[in-house]
Amino acid sequence: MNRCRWCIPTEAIQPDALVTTQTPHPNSGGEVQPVTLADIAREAGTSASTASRALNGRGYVSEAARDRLIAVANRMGYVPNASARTLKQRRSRVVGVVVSDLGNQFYARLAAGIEQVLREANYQMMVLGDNSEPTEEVAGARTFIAMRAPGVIMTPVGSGATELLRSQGVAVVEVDRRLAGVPCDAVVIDNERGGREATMHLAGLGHERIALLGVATNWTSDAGRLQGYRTGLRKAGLPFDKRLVVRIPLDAPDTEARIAALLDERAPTAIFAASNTLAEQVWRVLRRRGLVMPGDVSIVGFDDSPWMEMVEPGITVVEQPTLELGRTAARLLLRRLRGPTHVPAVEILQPRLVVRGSTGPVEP
Amino acid sequence: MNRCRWCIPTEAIQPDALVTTQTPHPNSGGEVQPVTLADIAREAGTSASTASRALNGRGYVSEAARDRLIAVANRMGYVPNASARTLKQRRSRVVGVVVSDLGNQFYARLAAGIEQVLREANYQMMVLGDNSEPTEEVAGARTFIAMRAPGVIMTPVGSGATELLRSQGVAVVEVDRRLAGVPCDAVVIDNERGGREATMHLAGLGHERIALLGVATNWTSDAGRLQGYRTGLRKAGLPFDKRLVVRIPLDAPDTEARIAALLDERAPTAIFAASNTLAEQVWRVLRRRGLVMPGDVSIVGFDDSPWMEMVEPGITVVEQPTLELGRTAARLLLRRLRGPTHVPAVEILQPRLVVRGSTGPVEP
DNA sequence: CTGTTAGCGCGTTCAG
DNA sequence: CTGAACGCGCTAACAG
Repeated sequence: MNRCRWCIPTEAIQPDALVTTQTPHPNSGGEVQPVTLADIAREAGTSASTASRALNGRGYVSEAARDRLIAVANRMGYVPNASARTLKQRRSRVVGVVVSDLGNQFYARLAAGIEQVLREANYQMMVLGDNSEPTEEVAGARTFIAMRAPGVIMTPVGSGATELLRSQGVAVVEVDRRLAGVPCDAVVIDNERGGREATMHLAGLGHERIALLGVATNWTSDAGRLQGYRTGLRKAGLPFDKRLVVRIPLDAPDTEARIAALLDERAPTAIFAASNTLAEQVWRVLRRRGLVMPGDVSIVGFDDSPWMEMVEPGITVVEQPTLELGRTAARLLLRRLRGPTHVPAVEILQPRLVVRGSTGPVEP
Repeated sequence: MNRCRWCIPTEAIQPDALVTTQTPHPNSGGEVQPVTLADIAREAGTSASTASRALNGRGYVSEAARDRLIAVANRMGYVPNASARTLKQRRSRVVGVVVSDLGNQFYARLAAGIEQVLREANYQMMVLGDNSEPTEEVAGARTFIAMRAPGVIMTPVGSGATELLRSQGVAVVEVDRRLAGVPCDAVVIDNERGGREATMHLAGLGHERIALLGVATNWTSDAGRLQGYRTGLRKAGLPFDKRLVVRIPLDAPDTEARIAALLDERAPTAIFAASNTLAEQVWRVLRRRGLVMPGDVSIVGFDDSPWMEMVEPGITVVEQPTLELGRTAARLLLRRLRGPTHVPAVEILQPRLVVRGSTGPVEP
């Protein structure tokens, strides 16, 4: 392993005076010509092909030639041109990731998990956000097609992107929810179970008026949580009352008003908020109104966030293995990139109920 | 609403047969040939050059030809090959961003700000994290050189990456702190002022034993905050006592122990925690010890975070215009990419003290 | 083991 | 206004 080949690039750097006189300022028109394979071949007195073989260790090269080539490459600060390589191989080393909301910790952690395993496999990751807009999602897909990404991992908001990608031979892994009309790998949480456990926990504390606050999407994640809520109620012998179910569009400007209305009109003694953002908004409404948890109303969230453990009382939550979700998605993708055709795999990860102070027995 | 369409994940999966007969599976060897400029030219009965001119609107093309070409391109789902284009133009549309910690909200918002203005200018952004390791930072720089990124925005941890980039003609903007030995654009916060205001706020409340909790780095940001702390003390007529200054390395495993030691040995009545992570750790130590804010000790943080406003009491903090920091950095970069040589610009943005409940008069 | 040849897909000459 | 030719930098065949 020539692990130190690139370790001290700095030593080649010129001091200030030299820099400004020798190298033109970036983008000043006086272009700096990057060193190319041909350059180092010429310098070492070989052909470009030999240089190529030496530098990426494929094919036969004599010890002597290789050492010399590597030395020269080092000395000249050679950096292979990724575009040229991609053009030639018709496939880049960049895996695309498109998520709904770059600002949401959930997606950030997801991406972190993906990046972790991708990096080990020597792939790069490029993340794009689509603001939950199918249009932007398709634009992202197009970007990755243009870059000749071998695969894309996404939290889908529409099926168009996946289909486009697949039609161009790009491997796709859907994560967190499934939406594609075409078969592809996926990794999701057992949302049904999460919703059920949350609901049964509340029912077990004696709550009978348990509201569900959900996101109004066609996502499987929401459908699953709602499903779990219903199952939970049934198992607890409680009736399902659709007036206790409020589903709010992602970007609704009147979210807090709707929550307030739920509180006023339905007087739930407990609320299951099926996303981290909704949980936060419920929490804010309660605080503003001076309602205390769990005395006035119990709260269960879905998807743990740092603040949930820091506030007083802490928020009871269905925790997801977010990092692992990302890791698994990446592993699925890598398998698909390496192996030949497998039948599409769907992995289901288990959530876990974390009980904190925001839930308690119903008060008479 | 077809909410149940996917509720039982497995049921939607197509049997293998369909998959393999209809669409070739990605990476199955049965390659899907992406449509190329030549393809659409042939289809439209023109040459590739004409197609190129028509599709990106440069050079003369007859109305008729252009319309036809565009129609064909649309119909065939043409996506230009970014690698080929980059290879030809010797410059890609991807701007690199490298930050210290992808998981930290501060850097996430920074990136969001950058992305915002880059996108308007029709550039893509690729973010890399370097875990505050100079080695990884240089690796990131190398990645962007390989991709022929026209520019890179970074929160530097060492000077090597910037110098490498600059030596290859890549424009660099340093953001949040300055480190390069070579001249380059930069945009930073007025950390000195932030530190000063935090300290004077505390002093104004009657505190005399004000501790500074800082990050042990060579970053200008930390130096500035420390500087501001000293100035603040001086202006308040308080002596500087170095024993009240604790500087903790970024990844120190014993951070909390050090904080505890500070509390035990120096009994400060107020602490200025000069980063969002340090503020969180101080907060945790206080909570674990049952100390109350601001009665037992007052706290001021640096860099606002959502939890700081949610906990009780809220944390007084020096807030930074993080999004704007990113936006400005991107604007600086764009200017550099477009314009010819300017002298390097350094923009300084102002922080703002947000007073909440964690600071109060010193208790006798 | 090595060099020569060819071509990935595109944009940019330069003749027509 | 259009097409033919060329080359960006790299790697895969194929001779030698």
